[in-house]
Amino acid sequence: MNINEAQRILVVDDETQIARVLRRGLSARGYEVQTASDGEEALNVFSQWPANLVITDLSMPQMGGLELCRRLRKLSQVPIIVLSVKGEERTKVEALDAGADDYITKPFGIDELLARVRATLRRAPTATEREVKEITLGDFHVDLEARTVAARGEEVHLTPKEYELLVYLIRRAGKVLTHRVLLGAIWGGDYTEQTEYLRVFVGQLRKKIEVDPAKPRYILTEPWIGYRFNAES
Amino acid sequence: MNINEAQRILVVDDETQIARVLRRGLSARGYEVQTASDGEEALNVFSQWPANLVITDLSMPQMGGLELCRRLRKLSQVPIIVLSVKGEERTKVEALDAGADDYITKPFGIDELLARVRATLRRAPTATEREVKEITLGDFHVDLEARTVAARGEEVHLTPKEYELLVYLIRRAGKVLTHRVLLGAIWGGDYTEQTEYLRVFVGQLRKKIEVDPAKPRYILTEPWIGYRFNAES
DNA sequence: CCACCTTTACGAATTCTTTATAAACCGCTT
DNA sequence: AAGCGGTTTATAAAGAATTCGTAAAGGTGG
Repeated sequence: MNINEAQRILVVDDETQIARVLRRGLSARGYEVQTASDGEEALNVFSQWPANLVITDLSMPQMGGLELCRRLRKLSQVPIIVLSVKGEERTKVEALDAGADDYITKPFGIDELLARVRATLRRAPTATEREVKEITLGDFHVDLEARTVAARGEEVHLTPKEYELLVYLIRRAGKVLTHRVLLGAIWGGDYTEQTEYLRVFVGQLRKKIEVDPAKPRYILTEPWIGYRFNAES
Repeated sequence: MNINEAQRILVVDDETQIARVLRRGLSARGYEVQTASDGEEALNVFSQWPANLVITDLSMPQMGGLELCRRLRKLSQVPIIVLSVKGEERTKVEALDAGADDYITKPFGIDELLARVRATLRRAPTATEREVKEITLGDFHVDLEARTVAARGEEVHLTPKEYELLVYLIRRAGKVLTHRVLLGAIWGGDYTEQTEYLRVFVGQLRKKIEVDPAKPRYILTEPWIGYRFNAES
């Protein structure tokens, strides 16, 4: 799949059993893998060996996955996938708030993990905000200069908040965006609890851009967490 | 990369650490670099040493990046790249309103910055509007030398401000132009809040150029944002 | 005096916010 | 596996806030 250089993945988990399974599964697919057993160690490894993707457990001795996310985000935009177990819902959302890209709930199959890894790595270069004149993504085209949006070739008229929200989603397509993050980005830091705003505006956006607003293909709901823009399919 | 003379870049940031990193990275690529630690100083340097590009942080003592953008725009069309911290979406928009050409969110890699610098400099010469004597667009014909406008073949008499406004709209047909931008362009930077002027003049223009002023086909309203000139249909 | 710009005023239109209700979802018990 | 509270989500629609369109009065300079 890859060319000259293999993608580097840093796996962070204190359970050596799991770490070993992941290392094997990922190495077999041609990824270069390093492991660390807590956040502290992960940061050290990362500074020496800048990975293209970090997969981290949440509960660990020394420094947990949540703190690791925060620290990593100060250094880099490296994609992060969080592993969580049932009952860590709160921490999971906090990790996503802190900038994690996606999550997987234990127990999971190696195939599911590999799929997430591929998806996350695929959009990594696109995810960061670059060339800011226009964005084409799947069925959508956004002209940032003209402030126009076209879905499947047809221009749709959006109100200011609808436009801001959609552009924010599209720019981070594939990434899980928490309610808090979205509200903070569009309405500002004082409205991070007003999830009802989001529901209303997501609903309006779906009415305008989805083929069947009742069965959304683009703006997907992540129950209890937030939303995610889906470019594929 | 460059020919005889190196491109001059002015870096404005109060964090000397960052300023130093930028200076090093840019110098290594053959750019000539000067630094300033706030807007005040930047203006001084700029008047003595007209840079081809200005890179400025937003939050600084004395004079912030926002004000610097406004002041620079009164002096020159020099391209400006703004550095902002994650989550300052609002300020970013203000900076672009104030005339910034691009923005980068901290933290960023030096490669990303260099890419933006190249892109911005590449656009720069094109940005200066070409010498054009007349414009034909859809049902409209503008003779810039004679200062006359014809709609659907018939000449319409416009007052100076009406003329300026219409030409500004036509030149940027298809783009949504914010109230702020339009007011700044026609009335100057001190009137960017007087949206009532716009309402009046757009109304007068519509009466003169629209077939049915109550249902505008050319000058379209983008509620809460501004106006847009529609060339098609 | 005339053309133009500025300012004011208010109903109409649009968007944003808030509320209400039904539907969907989760974990839990039976 | 089915049923059942407790949440969360989807949707419509009322209410509030802001802006837009328009006419007209007031001001300015030649």
